[in-house]
Amino acid sequence: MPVQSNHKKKEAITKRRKRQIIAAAREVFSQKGFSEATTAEIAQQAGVSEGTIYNYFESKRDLLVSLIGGYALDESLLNLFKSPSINNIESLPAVLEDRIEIGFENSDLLTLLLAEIQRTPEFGEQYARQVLVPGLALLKAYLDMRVGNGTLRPVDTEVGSRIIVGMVVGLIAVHQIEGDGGFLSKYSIKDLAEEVANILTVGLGTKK
Amino acid sequence: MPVQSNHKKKEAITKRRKRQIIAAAREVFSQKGFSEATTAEIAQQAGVSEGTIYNYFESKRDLLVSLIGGYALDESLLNLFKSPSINNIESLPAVLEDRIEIGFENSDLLTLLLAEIQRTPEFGEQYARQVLVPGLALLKAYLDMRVGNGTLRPVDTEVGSRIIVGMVVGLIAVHQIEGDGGFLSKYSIKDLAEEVANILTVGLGTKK
Amino acid sequence: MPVQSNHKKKEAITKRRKRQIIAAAREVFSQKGFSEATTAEIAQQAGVSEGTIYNYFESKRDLLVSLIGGYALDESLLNLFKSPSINNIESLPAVLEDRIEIGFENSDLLTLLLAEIQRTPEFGEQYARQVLVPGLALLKAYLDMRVGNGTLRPVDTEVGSRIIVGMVVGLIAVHQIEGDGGFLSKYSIKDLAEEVANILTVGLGTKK
Amino acid sequence: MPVQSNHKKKEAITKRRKRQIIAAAREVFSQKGFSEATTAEIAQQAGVSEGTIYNYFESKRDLLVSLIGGYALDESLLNLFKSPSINNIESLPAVLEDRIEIGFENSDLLTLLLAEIQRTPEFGEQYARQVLVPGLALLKAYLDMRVGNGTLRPVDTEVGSRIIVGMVVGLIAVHQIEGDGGFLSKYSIKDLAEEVANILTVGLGTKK
DNA sequence: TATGAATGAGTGTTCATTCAT
DNA sequence: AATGAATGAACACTCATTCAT
Repeated sequence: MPVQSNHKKKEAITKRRKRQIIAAAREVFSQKGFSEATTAEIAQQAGVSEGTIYNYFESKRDLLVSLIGGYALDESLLNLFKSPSINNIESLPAVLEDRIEIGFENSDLLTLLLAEIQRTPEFGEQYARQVLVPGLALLKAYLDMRVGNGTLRPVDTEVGSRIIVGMVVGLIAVHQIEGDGGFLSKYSIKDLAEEVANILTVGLGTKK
Repeated sequence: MPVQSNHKKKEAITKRRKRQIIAAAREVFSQKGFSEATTAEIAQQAGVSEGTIYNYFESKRDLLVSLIGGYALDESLLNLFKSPSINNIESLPAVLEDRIEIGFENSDLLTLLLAEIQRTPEFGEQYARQVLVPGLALLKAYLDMRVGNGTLRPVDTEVGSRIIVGMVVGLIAVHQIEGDGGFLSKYSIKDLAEEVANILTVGLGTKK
Repeated sequence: MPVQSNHKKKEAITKRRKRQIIAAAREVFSQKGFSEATTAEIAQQAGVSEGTIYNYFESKRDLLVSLIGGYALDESLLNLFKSPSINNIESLPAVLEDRIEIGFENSDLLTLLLAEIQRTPEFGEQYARQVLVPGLALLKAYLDMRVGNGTLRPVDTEVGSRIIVGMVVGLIAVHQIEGDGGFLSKYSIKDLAEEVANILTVGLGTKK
Repeated sequence: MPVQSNHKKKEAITKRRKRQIIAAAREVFSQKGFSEATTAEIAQQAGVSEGTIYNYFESKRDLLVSLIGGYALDESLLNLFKSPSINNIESLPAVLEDRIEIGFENSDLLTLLLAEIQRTPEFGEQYARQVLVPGLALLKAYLDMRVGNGTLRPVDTEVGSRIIVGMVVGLIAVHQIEGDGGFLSKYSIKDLAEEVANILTVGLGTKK
């Protein structure tokens, strides 16, 4: 049995454990918020003991940092902005539909993020650097491309990309405030995306 | 000196004290979030003792409820949606400018609200009922009016109003994530509102 | 108008107020115990403000001391031992009936007393000196008299008096433990006194 | 090493810890009463930290309930009534001596019990059901037996048993009020029991 | 490496006491 | 003299973190 393999296996196990704990933390943090969440609950959710958490993370806060910094985001919210499909020439509704769907599914994480950014501005910087700005860049590239081929007006795509992302984020927020009984719940994601895309492309105004 | 005056004066003092404490709570809650905030800090910020808080509010949570339910909102976030000026025939940029400005100024409270709604859905219902839905109705009325006089296309104004509000809220969120050094900070509120209004009215698409 | 009268009147008012507050304190203390009782509740029960209590008593504890030391006891528990009627040549049942009745009526105060004596032995000493010992002396005198005239056996009346008092106190305690649904509740005070007196005079044993 | 042994050992440790804390609580509660006692003091007395108490008991009150409901009573006050020796044909003085001795040794607990019963009648019901009534039944059985074999008069043994228990409890109360310098302290338990038994059997009255 | 009992600092809340009116 | 708002010390309870097994 090679020694390295043993080492690698160990590393792999460590990584899996970390993921397992972070997944549990994400669940609990996004439901209760950082400070209302208890390590006991995270441990239970992860199926490990409280002590084990501290074998993999320095502190509860470190767990939050790791959570926001990477693991969980890689697989969900990150895609809110950074979708591979964005490189294809897609119709705007399809792009929006993806983003709205992902956003709605991860609204709890988004709120957690917003709340914690307010308390720890570094989180915002980190998140902006790692996720938001690259995501916006991709969206901007998409818009630039469509402006280039003449299917969009020559607007400020820097603002435009932020408006699109903001709109998605904002709809999520409104949805969250109104609750499951609210107006937006009556719409299917698809229809909502279409309506938004329609307004975005054609505008509210009457064509002169 | 009339007797009633005494009673009224007392009542007035009580009201002022409540406001004073709520103002302090708003400050602390929105900086640290509800559970990280301590009553000691709120008391200090309000310039009273901890015990005094409990002469006016049943619990820390009651303080939050009062904060969200009324006082503070009346004077700030409420106006995000419920502006009297909306009844006038105004240009969309002017309407948006107001809303964006108010929203940016109160972004901390908005985040607090979103975070707490997630933990206490009743807050969302209460806020939706008291503030959001009436606000959306006003906005919808404005849109309906403009659709009526032919200055806007006949879009679904129910969705439209939510898109506008969502856009404002979303831009606040993006701004918050990017921080004060972010792209949106470079724009004046006025210019931002104009750009948004422009996109909203004319749309991103090329006129055929 | 004589000055002294004014002074006296003032003194009388003071005394009445004190009594009023002590009566309220007795009510609340005996229901909740000293430390669970709040000055707010005592004030409300007395129909005065909290501040007023402190115009008449130095502290909550002082109120307890005053309560135990005198006022309230004069009119109730004191009589458990110190009855004027004891000087008459009465039948034992009649004497016991009085004592049992008074004791049952004031069982809450007795418990308060016992509980507080444990924490503040001086209370015990004070109470013993002022109430119990004189009371026992009277009872002993009564027993001595009956021993003297041959209607009782020549027992140790020092112990005998304590046994009688103890029996009454103990029956109160048992009654309190068993609650209102307990066995002793089914007995009338009169019948209970008779039974006790019967056992006390004749004894449980068979006459040889 | 068997696995079960490990589990059992843990359980044993838990039980010991509970006992240790309850013993400390008994000490502190009976000295200061329930509400004046602090968890800090109980923890110190038990030689553990405050937090540890809450690993074994839900609340301070739960600690009191556990104390009254079981552990401590099993080994002390319970025996005030429920002695195995009572089944033997013993002389009344011997029976009384046991009871008086146990009672005097646990007078602090008795007072605690009486005080808390007043505030929490369920305690009384629980105690009556679990301890007092069975104890009285045993005593009654003993009296019935002696009535049956003609060594006692045919009195109401239901009342009689309560009178005996009451007498013991009452003597404890009188002793507690008079303090260690009081009259009863001069008597040995043995002599006191004899005197009481004497009065109980023969009565105070002159044999006609 | 995993555990979970032990820890003790920290916090919301109560309430006796004070004092300006 | 009477009030009751203000105070702040005190306390029950929680929970992140440690460490012996």
